[in-house]
Amino acid sequence: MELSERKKRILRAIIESYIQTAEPVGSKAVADAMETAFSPATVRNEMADLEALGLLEKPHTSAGRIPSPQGYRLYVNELMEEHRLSMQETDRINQALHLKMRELDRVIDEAGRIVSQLTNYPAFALSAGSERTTIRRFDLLMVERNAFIVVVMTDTNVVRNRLVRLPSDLTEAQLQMLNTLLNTTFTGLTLDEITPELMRVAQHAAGEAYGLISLVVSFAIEVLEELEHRRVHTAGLTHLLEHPEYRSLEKAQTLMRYLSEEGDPARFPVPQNEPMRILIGPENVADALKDTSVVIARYDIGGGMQGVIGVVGPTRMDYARITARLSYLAEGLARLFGQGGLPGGGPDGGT
Amino acid sequence: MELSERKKRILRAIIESYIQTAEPVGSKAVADAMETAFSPATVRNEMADLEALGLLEKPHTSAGRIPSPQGYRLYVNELMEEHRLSMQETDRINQALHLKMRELDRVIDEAGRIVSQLTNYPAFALSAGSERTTIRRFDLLMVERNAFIVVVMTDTNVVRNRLVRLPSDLTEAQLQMLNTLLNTTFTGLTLDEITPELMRVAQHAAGEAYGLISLVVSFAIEVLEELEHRRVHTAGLTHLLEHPEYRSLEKAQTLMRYLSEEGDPARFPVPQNEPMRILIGPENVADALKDTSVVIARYDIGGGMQGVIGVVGPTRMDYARITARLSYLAEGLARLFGQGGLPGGGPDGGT
DNA sequence: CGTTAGCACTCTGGCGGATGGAGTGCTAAT
DNA sequence: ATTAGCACTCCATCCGCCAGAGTGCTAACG
Repeated sequence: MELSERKKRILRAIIESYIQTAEPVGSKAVADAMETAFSPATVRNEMADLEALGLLEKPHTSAGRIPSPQGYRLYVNELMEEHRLSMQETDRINQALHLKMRELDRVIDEAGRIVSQLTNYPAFALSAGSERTTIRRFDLLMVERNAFIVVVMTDTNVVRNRLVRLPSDLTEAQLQMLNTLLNTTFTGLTLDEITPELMRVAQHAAGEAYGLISLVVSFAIEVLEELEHRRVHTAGLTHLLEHPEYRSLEKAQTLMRYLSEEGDPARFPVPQNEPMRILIGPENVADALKDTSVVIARYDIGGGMQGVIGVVGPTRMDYARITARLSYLAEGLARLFGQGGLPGGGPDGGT
Repeated sequence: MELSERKKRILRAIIESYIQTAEPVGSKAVADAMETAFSPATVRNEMADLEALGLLEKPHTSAGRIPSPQGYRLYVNELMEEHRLSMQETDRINQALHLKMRELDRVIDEAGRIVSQLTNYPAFALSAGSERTTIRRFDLLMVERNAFIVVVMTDTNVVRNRLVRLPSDLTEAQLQMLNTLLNTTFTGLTLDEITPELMRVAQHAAGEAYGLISLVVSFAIEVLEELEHRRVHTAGLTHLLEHPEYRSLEKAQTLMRYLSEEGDPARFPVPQNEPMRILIGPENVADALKDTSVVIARYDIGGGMQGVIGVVGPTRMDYARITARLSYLAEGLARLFGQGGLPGGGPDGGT
């Protein structure tokens, strides 16, 4: 069914007031707030209707109304106006994005922190794991007679390195040999294609440098494992305490614990069709989030990989502001990492 | 002045009870808890003395006593017994240390998390910044015609890399030339010795590849800056809420904010003479920590660098347990990073 | 018929006073 | 030197009360 224009305006006024104050709003307040004046009594009638429709709730007989989850849902879907970002805010985001650290993990971490600062809610960010990654090339760099650097680059253009020290000395020629051996044997393989047999064969071929093979390959394996591993970064948990709905300590504590515990990143579902998804209260699967809202934005990195950032807060959260900031940041991240997939300055997993 | 043996035992009993329960302890409780029986009245007399000495306090006329900061100080200095770690705990720490990620920053981060889990208090960890670091060598690795990897190694054996993509193509010979140019010009220089003039000279020498010089050098600068930058990692803030002294929300909030805000790492002073330092309540400089205790452990990495990990909690914290865990972990970290400075498997800043 | 004023009703949150319990300090006895 | 006894103090809790805010209903109004 379709709501009357007036009902919509009243609902919107109620929700926006409640978002600001976190207090139930009464008929008088609504009547005052609206441009076209109606008496509180009229508003009361409308509010009774809205309650009957399940869009509003009463905490008790004689308090004002508060929006129900469905009320928020309607608000988000139809009533909410896109929020404009101020120059200051865009500047802040841009600046943060162009921060010198361009490492994947740190940027993700940092992104979470920025969202959190910008929205005053706790934020989370997932690194996007990719399962079918392979090593594209190995490089071994001699540093001293008994030390060299392994540089490994994946097909997703992530570059990692490690310094290896040896008990015994090594010649440049040996290193060279090792290098080509690694590049012919272990490139283009996914994690589970690197079998113990393969290792044995390679070790055999390596002659007296056989021990080094396992050193280098196990490093490569570490890298692949790390890239496969998705991790949840959370930031700004403290903001939770600023909101009256978490003054009860208990609530704050359970939610904080839920957010900060390492866990299945899948509990924050990646929005599939649209770039952004809003989960209001009971729409969340996890019990700990049942009276909490989550806003999740997806950003596409090159190579079919996706990243996710999001915000967690009370159902009474300022959806308009948050979605604006989040989508802007997501775009920025996509641009930063992606830049169209492979070309130009792309994802360097470096350092 | 020296306390009588009995006074010491009473003080200790009070402190340990208070550490457990967070409630003022009365004469009866103390009398019951002590092996050698005394009547509550006797204990009361002693307690009055201890209060006169400034070691105990009364929240109000008719509550039990609670330890004063000086009381804790005495306890920490003289009364406290070293706590033994259980096998489980050492295992847990060892396991965490041998975790595959051996990157400096991550290990530090992880270390904080472990301390926090182990102690149930918020923990912090500082990365040890070193100011006089220089680049020891550059390596440029050709990946494609228009892309190469820069690998940079510092004199502290940290290795970093970045993938660079170019708008135009590049020959192997050019890269070679660039490589030697970089190694002759920019190695062995600290951050402020890399002057714009030097850059200009090098760019001139580079001929048509002049643009690449600044690309690579600015990366090197980033690396040096990053190593100079000390950062505070905090973990387990949530644990604060578990302790009754932070049920007042306000306290919790200010402290949490203080801990989570990026700030001068100097606010956690590095213990100089001894490996561990305990700051009790008012002994802290920062106002936000005035009724909070901080336990800080230092661990020495090779090359004169030091790391710091620590724990923050109410003055009533379990110093014995915490110091035990912290010092064990600090030793582990020292071993992990240091291993005597340069030799064998040493610090790889890598990946 | 939609809108509004008026009014009785309900529920909460805050305030004040009374009560009981816990613990102290003092005194006197052992 | 230690202890039992006792009067005293202070806090935490509970209870009842009241004001305020907001509702829903009814009746009047345009």
